[in-house]
Amino acid sequence: MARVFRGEFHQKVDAKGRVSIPASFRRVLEAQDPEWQTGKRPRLIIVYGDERRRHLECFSITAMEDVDARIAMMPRGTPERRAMETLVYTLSQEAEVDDDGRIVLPQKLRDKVGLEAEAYFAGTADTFQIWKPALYEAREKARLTAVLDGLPEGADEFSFLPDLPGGG
Amino acid sequence: MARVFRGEFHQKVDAKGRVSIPASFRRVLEAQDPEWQTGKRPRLIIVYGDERRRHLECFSITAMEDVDARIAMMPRGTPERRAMETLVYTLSQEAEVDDDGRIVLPQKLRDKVGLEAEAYFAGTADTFQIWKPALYEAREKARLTAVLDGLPEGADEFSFLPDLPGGG
DNA sequence: TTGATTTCCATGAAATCCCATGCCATCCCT
DNA sequence: AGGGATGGCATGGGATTTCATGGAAATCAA
Repeated sequence: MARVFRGEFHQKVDAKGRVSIPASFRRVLEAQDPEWQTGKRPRLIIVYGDERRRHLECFSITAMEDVDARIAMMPRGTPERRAMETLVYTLSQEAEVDDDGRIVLPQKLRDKVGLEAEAYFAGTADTFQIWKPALYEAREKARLTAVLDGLPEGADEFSFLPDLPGGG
Repeated sequence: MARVFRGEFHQKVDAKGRVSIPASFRRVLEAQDPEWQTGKRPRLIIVYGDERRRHLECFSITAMEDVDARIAMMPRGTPERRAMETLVYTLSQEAEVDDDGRIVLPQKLRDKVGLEAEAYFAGTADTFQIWKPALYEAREKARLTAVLDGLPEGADEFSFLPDLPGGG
């Protein structure tokens, strides 16, 4: 059914590090976990990366399988491939959504991305991201604004889209 | 069957945020949802965007697939592509037309575009828009007037249309 | 044992479902 | 042509379920 993570949400983070995964995201995780069945708990992969990454990137099982396959296509032993392997296999962890729809973010992860009492969830099609709200505001919104400010007066964002080959 | 959203409509917004989708728009949503079948509920994507966008832009499933494909053609990682991804995947939500022909617009969305007790629907071919009536009046009518005022005396709007390739 | 983690239960708010109404436009029968 | 009868459509209200969230109990680990 639902295949893409779409939308934005603000969720509470409690003292134990528990956060509710937005219900619509849970539906995607369930649909994209080959081993999931009704009543069971969907799994996901949380990539946290190194210091320069200021958010958590969350993959469904099938989205991660896709990444696995693409890494496997890279020439062995190159610095780029090794970097991807470190990011995806070392600086990451698996998680399970509990029966109340929550996951637990260990202190280490919360510290890393500055998470306190509130978390901002941003859907980005094949993954979703978890941010400290103020950081998202400062970084990503600014990035968006910078691009949109370049548009002529009255023009629409969708004018950035290229035409499809052969399409009108 | 029906493939374009055409026409304008005024609909009530109740206290729960429910709005009837004009019947002719529903026909289009049904026809443009590959998974839809009689008796089921057509889906749509509502893009609300950042602060400067003062209306909701509603896409049928196939119209959104078209957008997906065009985003996928943009060079990865460019500011423009990232902006489009944020706009389309983060600053948006999926919705389903219920059995009474309505969707629910959450408080967040109503606030964002200033919707109160009434909504103005404007068909725009492959999408339709939802506006606070007074805002539509002020913005879009002014935009139309600005363009038409540029026409020579007695000229018709249709003179803007280019010829078709190979056409007479 | 003690702190941390996981499971289970409770609650209020929001979203969803289900049924009812009034209004039109259309159909159909005589 | 008249006059129901019919059915889609826009709306409203109440009942029900889901969700997000907080806290207590139970389990695990060192």
